[in-house]
Amino acid sequence: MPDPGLAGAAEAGLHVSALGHHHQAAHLRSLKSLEPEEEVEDDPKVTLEAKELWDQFHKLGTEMVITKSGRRMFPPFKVRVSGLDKKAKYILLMDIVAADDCRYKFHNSRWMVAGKADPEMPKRMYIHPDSPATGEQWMAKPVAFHKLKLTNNISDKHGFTILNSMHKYQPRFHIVRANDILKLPYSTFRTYVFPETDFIAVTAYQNDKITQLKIDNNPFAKGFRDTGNGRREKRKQLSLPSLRMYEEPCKPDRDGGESDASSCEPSAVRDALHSPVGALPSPLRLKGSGREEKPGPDSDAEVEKVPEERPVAAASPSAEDVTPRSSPRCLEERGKERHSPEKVKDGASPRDGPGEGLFGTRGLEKDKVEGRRKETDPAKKDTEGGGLGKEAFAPLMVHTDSPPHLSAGHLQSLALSGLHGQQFFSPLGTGQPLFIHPGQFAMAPGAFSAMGMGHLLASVTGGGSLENGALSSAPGAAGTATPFPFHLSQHMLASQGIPMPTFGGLFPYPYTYMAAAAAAASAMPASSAAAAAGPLSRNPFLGSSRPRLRFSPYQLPVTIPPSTNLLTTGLPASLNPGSEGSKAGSSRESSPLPEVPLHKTGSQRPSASPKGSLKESLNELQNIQRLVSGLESQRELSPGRESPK
DNA sequence: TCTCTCACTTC
DNA sequence: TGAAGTGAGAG
Repeated sequence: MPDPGLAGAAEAGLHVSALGHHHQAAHLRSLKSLEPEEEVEDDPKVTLEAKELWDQFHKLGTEMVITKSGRRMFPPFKVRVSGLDKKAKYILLMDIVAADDCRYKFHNSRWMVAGKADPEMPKRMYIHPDSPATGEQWMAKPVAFHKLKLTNNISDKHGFTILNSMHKYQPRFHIVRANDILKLPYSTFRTYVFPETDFIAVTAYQNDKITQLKIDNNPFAKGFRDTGNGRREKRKQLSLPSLRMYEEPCKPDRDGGESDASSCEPSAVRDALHSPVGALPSPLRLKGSGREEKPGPDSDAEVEKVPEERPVAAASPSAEDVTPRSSPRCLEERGKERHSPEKVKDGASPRDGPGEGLFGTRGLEKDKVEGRRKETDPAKKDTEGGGLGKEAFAPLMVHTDSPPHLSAGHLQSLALSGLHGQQFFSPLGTGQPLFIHPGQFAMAPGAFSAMGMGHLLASVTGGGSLENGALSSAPGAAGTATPFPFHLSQHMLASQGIPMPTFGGLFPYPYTYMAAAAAAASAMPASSAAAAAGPLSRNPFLGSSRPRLRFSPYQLPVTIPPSTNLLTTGLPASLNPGSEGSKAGSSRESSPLPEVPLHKTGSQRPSASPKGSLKESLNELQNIQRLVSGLESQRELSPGRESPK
């Protein structure tokens, strides 16, 4: 692939033009100049480190504690990357998206679906602190995201990833060939999902086995180990029995010595390649079975290895696993445990997988828009489509340039998705995550602005940076549904404007997408989008919020449950659903960056049913448009707003 | 369920 | 030495 970035830009440009913006050419030019290279082709391969450890947790149903002050993930999310162009610069990111739209409860020693998911918090994209760095640097050693912290504090200002307790999430890893974070929006994202890393966020451990596994493997929890002393003693006794169960699995690894931890950990860090688990198939998640049942045995003993990376295409079973989670599955899960395989497969998987997840869902129309994107199509986006996508994906990566969202389908999704906005955090260098300012991205978007949305955005954002980027998409998106504003998707970075699907994207494998394109696309859908956008801006929300976002790289998968707030958010009035929105918003706002986009809105979750949602979405959009129209005129009048430029 | 404090560990 | 990360356990 020649330059994805450029391509993306180009696309964007196209869209823009379509929109009628003039800037695009200039943008393109500038982009080109920016773009470094010319790049040598690359074919990134990503393997999860400490896969065995992850598999052990996965079998039991991984739980990650979330606290107000932020808690790290354990096992730590660490990957080894190869196949990059040594000289080219890359930005590595990670985000955590909802695996489905269900809420869980740990009952009778197992995780069961307990209803619809709560509204999603705005998602934040965590940019690895070392980004951007050359391919050679990234490939030199495993890339760890251990500094990423999870929190349930919707007002978090530290840039931590905000999650809902008792909800299932899927971490995703993204590789973007770009020498500057500002270029993210126009760049192609290659996304990798490791099904074994999904987990349920909890404020307190539910499964003793998980607790024990953590204690046995996390160095900081040594004090609770049996050998150790301390409080643990009590527990020990209690737990011992159970412990053993898990222990067994673990032990192999860790044991050794002392600490287990060491053993395990290290492993984690390092190799991980194989997985014991037989996982492949499915451990599946929590849901069912896992945990208890088998603790030990399976695990290690058998271990199989799973393919490490699973490119989407792979479709392998593993992939499936991943997907499954998606919303659709909730129901299924409920009852049972999951076994996964099935689900995966087909329908689900494919779509879920890459396709939909990211792109999938909504994209159809957009596709058109995008037109070019090649890969995308395949994916197809519909959500429902379910199956389709898969094939397309098959290949591993999908490039999507654009996000499908925009299209009508998008709309829906957008709307829905819009809720979440995503922010980028990057630790840039420091290790701490930063937010990227939306503004930064903005530019690129000139296109965006072109779209006209700009001012809207601006208004919305309030100056936020994001706007820009956002805008772009925003335009349409933004407008629209309120949701959009935020982003279009849920997750976009606000700044970047890259949204992520809530659930979504679980593709197991890598897929790529061009943000820019997406943006453009989003815009494009134009009509619909536009309409939407308009509205958005108007939304009260918008105004306040800041919405921004724009396109996203991913598609949203989702379906949103109608009930969810999203919808509400989506609605004009609703906009705010208070809850979420507010929360989110707050959080973001609070966020370091002023900008904060916040978005949040809603959740995102996409509604559950795409289809239904569509209609609804459309209706909403229309309504919104109307509203917006009115608002807009007002806004225009009003001096205050800044215009984006 | 969630929050907070505590004892303990790593770095 | 102290900051930071852990799960326990009480509330």
